[in-house]
Amino acid sequence: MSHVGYPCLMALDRDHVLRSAAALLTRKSTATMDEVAKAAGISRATLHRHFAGRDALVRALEALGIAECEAALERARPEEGSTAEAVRRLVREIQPAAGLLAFLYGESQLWEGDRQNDGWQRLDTRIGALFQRGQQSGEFRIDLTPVWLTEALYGLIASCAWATLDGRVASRDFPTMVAELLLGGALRREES
Amino acid sequence: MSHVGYPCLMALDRDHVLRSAAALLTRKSTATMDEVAKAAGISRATLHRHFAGRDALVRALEALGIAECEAALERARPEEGSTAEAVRRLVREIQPAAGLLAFLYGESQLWEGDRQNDGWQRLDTRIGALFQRGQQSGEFRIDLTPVWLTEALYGLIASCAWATLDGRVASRDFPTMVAELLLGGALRREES
DNA sequence: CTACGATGAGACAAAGATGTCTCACGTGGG
DNA sequence: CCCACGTGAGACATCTTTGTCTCATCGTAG
Repeated sequence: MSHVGYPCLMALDRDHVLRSAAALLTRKSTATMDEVAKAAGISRATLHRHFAGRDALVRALEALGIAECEAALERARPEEGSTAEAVRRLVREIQPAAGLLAFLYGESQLWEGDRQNDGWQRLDTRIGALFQRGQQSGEFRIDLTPVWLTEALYGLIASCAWATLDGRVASRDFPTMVAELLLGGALRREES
Repeated sequence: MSHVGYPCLMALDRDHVLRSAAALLTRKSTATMDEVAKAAGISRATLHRHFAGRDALVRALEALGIAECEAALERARPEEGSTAEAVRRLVREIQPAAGLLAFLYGESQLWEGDRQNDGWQRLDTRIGALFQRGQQSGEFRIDLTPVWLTEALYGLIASCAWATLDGRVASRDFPTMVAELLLGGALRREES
């Protein structure tokens, strides 16, 4: 009856399970706990030993997604250099987490409740500040609000993630497609 | 035992039920058949008399969404005038269906199966042709593929629909936010 | 070797959604 | 008037997923 401390190996496995679940749920967001377990190469019982239930699993994935976004934001150094370059760096750094983001983006469970993770608001604030910096420096237009630009960034990341999974967009083109559309739009620039 | 032809009133109600379901599922994509019925002001039994099951309901909503998109495309006259103006018209015409589109966009059930509605491909083709026309006329840049631009249009429409429901974007700004970001991007134009 | 802990397999009940059925009511037309 | 039809309410079985449990097995540290 000495179930006190955490087992030694579970901490390592947990991350692996989380990654597997992210990869599977990105492709099939309605996957069963049994399917998640099989995808991770473990049994459903062990999966439940890691995560109390499906809700806990989704919450853990949410925390992982937030953490990866924040890490990407750190690496992108949004305060440095031109804002456009900062956006390009951010998109490049966030690509590995795009699939997970796309899954979370479509998981209405996370948004309907009144108690939603503060991490999203922290991210919104920081990304919104990036766009605001671009506006204040005169680099970005001011008729599109930072809030909408942030939302559009998420949307484009999710869209491109889906398109990549379907093979409609090459994985190597992801950073260009997202960043250049967000920054420059479809219209051709007169000045080269 | 003369259950042959369609009843006289059901055809009228069916459209109303469909609209109610679209409005509800836009807000709560996991709504129960019972909730859908209540939202339409009918009983679950009657709902089942209209749509054999949840799957049939979603398929009907899909058909409705496709039809509304095609109607919007007709009204937008994508062949006329500048391509940019055509895109603006398309976004404006498609706004009333944006919520439904956002719901369908997140309904993975529609995309995972091997047998998906041809209507989407027809729409993709026509919208893709619009962007291609812009590229050929020199109006649009050529480093973003029409396929990606089409995907981005869907993504931005869905994103803005969610943002509108959450109150982060005003409904009246929808056409501007979506079209101007898609066309011009976040960067400020040098030439006024 | 031995014991402990983690695991896999499976049984089990509970919960929720769904699909089907019956029955009573009410309304409108013949 | 009366009957047919659409409807609402609800009962019912079914199915799926989930959460919990037990038990046998296996690897490994002591």
